[in-house]
Amino acid sequence: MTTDHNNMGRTPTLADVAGLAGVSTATVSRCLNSPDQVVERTRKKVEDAVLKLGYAPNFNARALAAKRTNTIGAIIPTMENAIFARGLQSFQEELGRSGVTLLVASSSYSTDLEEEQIRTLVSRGADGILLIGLHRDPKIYEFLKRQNVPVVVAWVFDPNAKVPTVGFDNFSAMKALADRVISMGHRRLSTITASPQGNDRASERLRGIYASMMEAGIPKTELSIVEAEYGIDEGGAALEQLLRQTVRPSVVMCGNDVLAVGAIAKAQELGLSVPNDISVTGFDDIEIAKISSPALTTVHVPHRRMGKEAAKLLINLVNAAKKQNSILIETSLVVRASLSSV
Amino acid sequence: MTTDHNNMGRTPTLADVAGLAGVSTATVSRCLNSPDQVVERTRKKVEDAVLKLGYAPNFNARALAAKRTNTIGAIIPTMENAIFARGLQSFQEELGRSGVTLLVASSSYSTDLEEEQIRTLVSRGADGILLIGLHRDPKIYEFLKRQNVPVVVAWVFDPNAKVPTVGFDNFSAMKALADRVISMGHRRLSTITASPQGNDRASERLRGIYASMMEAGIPKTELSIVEAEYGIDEGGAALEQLLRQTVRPSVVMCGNDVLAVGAIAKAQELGLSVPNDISVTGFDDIEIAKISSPALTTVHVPHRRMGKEAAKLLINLVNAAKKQNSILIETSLVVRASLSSV
DNA sequence: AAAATCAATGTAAGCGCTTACATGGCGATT
DNA sequence: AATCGCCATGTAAGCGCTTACATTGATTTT
Repeated sequence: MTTDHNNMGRTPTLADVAGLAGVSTATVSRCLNSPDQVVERTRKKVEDAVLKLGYAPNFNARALAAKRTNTIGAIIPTMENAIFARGLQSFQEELGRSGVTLLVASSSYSTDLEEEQIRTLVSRGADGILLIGLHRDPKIYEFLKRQNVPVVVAWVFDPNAKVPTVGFDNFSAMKALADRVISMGHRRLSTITASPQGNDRASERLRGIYASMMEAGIPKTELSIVEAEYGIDEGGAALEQLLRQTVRPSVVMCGNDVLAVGAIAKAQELGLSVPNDISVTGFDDIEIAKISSPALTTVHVPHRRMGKEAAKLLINLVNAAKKQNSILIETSLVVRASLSSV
Repeated sequence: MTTDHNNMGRTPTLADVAGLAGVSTATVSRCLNSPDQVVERTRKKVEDAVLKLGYAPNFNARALAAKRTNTIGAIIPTMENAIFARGLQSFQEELGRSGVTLLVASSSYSTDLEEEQIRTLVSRGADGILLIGLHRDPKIYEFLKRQNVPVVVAWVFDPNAKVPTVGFDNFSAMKALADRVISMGHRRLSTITASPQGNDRASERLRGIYASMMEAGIPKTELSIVEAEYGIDEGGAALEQLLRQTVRPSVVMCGNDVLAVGAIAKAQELGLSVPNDISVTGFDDIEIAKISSPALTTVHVPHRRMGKEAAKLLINLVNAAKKQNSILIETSLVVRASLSSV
């Protein structure tokens, strides 16, 4: 017995397969990666050996040798937010079509954690990375460039950014909604938003509201702002906080549909009628917006399409390595019963 | 110039850092992994070199050499289902406390895809794996055992399974709900469920309903079953299908809260009153259950706790490598307005 | 003062794979 | 029949790290 191919204790390696099949490691490797280079009879022997040993290739060794992982990483703020989950789902589906695996990490909206996760993904040899929102330390972009890892940023659109973006114009989308709200006579405005710090989606949307107010000649002070985390209960709590202020706003514009639904529920619980006593708007247009009672006025965002486009873009970037243009995803206003004239 | 530590083109390696710092690669490695073994002055030199070069360790090389990844994998059916997202979130948080990274994949409820993902995770050197539900080809469990990768199964509880489980008793939980429904006079039952094929949560719950009916002397035929995917709209469509049948059921028991909310909305849209014309129940008790109108009768499942316990169990398994016992997570009935006596 | 001990660092052998290059065998070409 | 070319396979050099073991110099022990 010249070669040792028992599998005592150890998990089988490619060399074990080669031994059992009576071929070289190179041939086994070829069977796995480019089977057409190997003649039928040999391939069969190798496949039998693989099955018999229950062999599974060691990805780390492969990545080390081949310098390619066929893996793309994504970092989202949280998995609990349906829109990210949804966008990511189609992102993954599109990647799958190209035989690319997705690695997901969530940063809990912490820039430090995100930075750490980016380093982790790069360490793991991600061929490309999807990030949400542009706002982060420029050093990170430098690091990524130095490491030669292409990046796509989603959920925002900015053709002038240093990296390609796939998303919508948060400023304009929110401004359009605010324009509508104001055109319906609302003057005492309020918003429940995620903390705009380090979150360019949130800050852009806030800017959108202010811009609309300015055009209508409404002073900035007429907008009350409450920050809230993501969640139905959080939306309700934020609404209570808003109502504790002296002047009750006539409308509350929420950063997303989930907050909005929570605000509506809390308002009703407090004996207020929506939209008669107070109007409420959301953002995203997830299913819950339709079945809320009253149904939610919101901004429709095609998350699935965004995920898909981001995947295509990133794959192009990884394969072609040449610059790609940002892609604008159009949003639209969806006016439903939760918003009424004042 | 004896050592070469320019960074032209290539991404910097540990050897580059060693060159720049004027130490051996072993010392650099120690600085990174067990800094207390290195004297202050040397460490400083190395850290400077790391910063200057923008060095990031190659995870794959590290895993290959160290035979350990500090990574745990999880495969969930879909990220779009809030309960998995939520359970996974606390799973991840708990892992983080032990310095372990989480790798997530989603199988879209396909057993084939899941099998592939399991192989991928093993290939990547996951130190342990979290799976949802017990039902899968025994070969997979064999494979995992052979590869020496510990597994924990969540969302079900079965102390007799070959692998430790962390979850609740789907049969009993659903039976308790059905008992209550039947005790309130319902006889013409119906359910909207995920396909029970290859999904032991769904099939166990179905069994629970049947068991309750049997005890009450209600023939099996009194239960109409409609299968539906996850989603509000899907719940609505399933309800329509249910109503097309000759005898209208007095209650529809849904596999989860999302389906239930969809069913309620559709019923109301069709001019039926819930619960006067038809009662509806859910499962999971996510926030939406509370704010639904009418509020949803459902089964409360502590998903967060489940995720956390699963993480602890898996970490123990990875570190101690000795058998661990399954953990039972208790559920409870939450009766709200969507269920009334007949 | 020589010997023993110890902490800090260096040396070098892999980890399991891929792949450029070398080799050998066989049919086609002349 | 000698030559060429090509295809299937083998040989072996890394990929970037970790770590057992060896080495060094300083400190303590006798």
